[in-house]
Amino acid sequence: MESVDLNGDDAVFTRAGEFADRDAFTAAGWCAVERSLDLIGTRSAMMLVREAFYGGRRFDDLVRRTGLAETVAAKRLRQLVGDGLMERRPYREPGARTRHEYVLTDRGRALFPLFVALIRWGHAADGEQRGVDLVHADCGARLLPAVRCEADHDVTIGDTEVRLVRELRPTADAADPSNA
Amino acid sequence: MESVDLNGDDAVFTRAGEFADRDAFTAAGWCAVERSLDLIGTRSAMMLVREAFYGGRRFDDLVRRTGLAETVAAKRLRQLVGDGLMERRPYREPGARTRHEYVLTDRGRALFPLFVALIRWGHAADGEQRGVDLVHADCGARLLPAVRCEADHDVTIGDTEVRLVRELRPTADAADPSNA
DNA sequence: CTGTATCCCAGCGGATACTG
DNA sequence: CAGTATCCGCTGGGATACAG
Repeated sequence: MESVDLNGDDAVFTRAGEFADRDAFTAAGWCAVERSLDLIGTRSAMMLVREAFYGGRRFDDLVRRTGLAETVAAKRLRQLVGDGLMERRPYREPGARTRHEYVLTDRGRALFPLFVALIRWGHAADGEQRGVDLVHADCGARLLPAVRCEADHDVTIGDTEVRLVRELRPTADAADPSNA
Repeated sequence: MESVDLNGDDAVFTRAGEFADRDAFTAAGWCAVERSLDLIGTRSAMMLVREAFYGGRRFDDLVRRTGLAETVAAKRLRQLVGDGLMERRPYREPGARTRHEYVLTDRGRALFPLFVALIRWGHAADGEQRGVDLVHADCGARLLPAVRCEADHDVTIGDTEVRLVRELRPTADAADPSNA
């Protein structure tokens, strides 16, 4: 009943939505979604990241704007810093004593598409345009989350295949976009 | 000092990352991110949605593949159905008695970009390509989350502006001048 | 096979009080 | 202003047993 060869180096492809052999893979390796959820799967984490995208830096601001309790915010910020999503660094204002500010690292900023997807989906969900929204500065049009492939094609769910990779050793140019 | 006019019909724009007047808006309307998190902010919800994208439909499969306890899965599925993200519908196989299957609604399928963002970010996080991945069926290239505007331009964080929309409907209780 | 009914625990998140 | 220290409730999630 080994329909997926987990010992080979070849990847196995299946059309998304018809992923019949998923079971054979459940044990072999976990889906990266779970890894993501370990880091930003809590409400407080996402709220803090959101405020960071809005430009919040000081502890006080982050607490007030998220509506979180200080203790929760402190704990979560510690976790975010520890996980490398945010950086806590000294911050000197002329005439004031040294403070600390929280800023997104590159890894944290890489959550931007997820942030956009989250806010857009939420807006679509209740049909309102009330509150905060994101727009393109140059043209004023609203931001939309999109899915694309490394060869720059737009991709829909129907165009998506699931790839089962045992392990990827020779990664040299795997992420090289120049070979279309 | 009322730097954001919550009584006007005009939207207010601020460069993302320099959203200084966020406070004036915190009370006026909430960010749609919170709405999203109400619906899919739990680990179990996202895991079930993920498996639905992979094609899982029967209760048994969803439970096994997510690793959730049946009781948790049942409760969460009930919520997802109630919120309109999934649909529970009768399912008859030739020769078998009627079952039920869970399938994503349009609203649930609209989570596709978020799903891609989540899985890609998780992969980038631990640098591995092991496990399940998503590729474009036509060309085999991996899927990437992207951000675009309605006018079809690619947008980065630096190109993003925050728009503060009061409400599309005349309401009286919007502003509170007491925020210094 | 598809759940429900209990009971249980851990962790998230909040309230209050207290420090540098 | 930027946290820490406690204490506490709620709910997410799991285990086990049972039902349609």
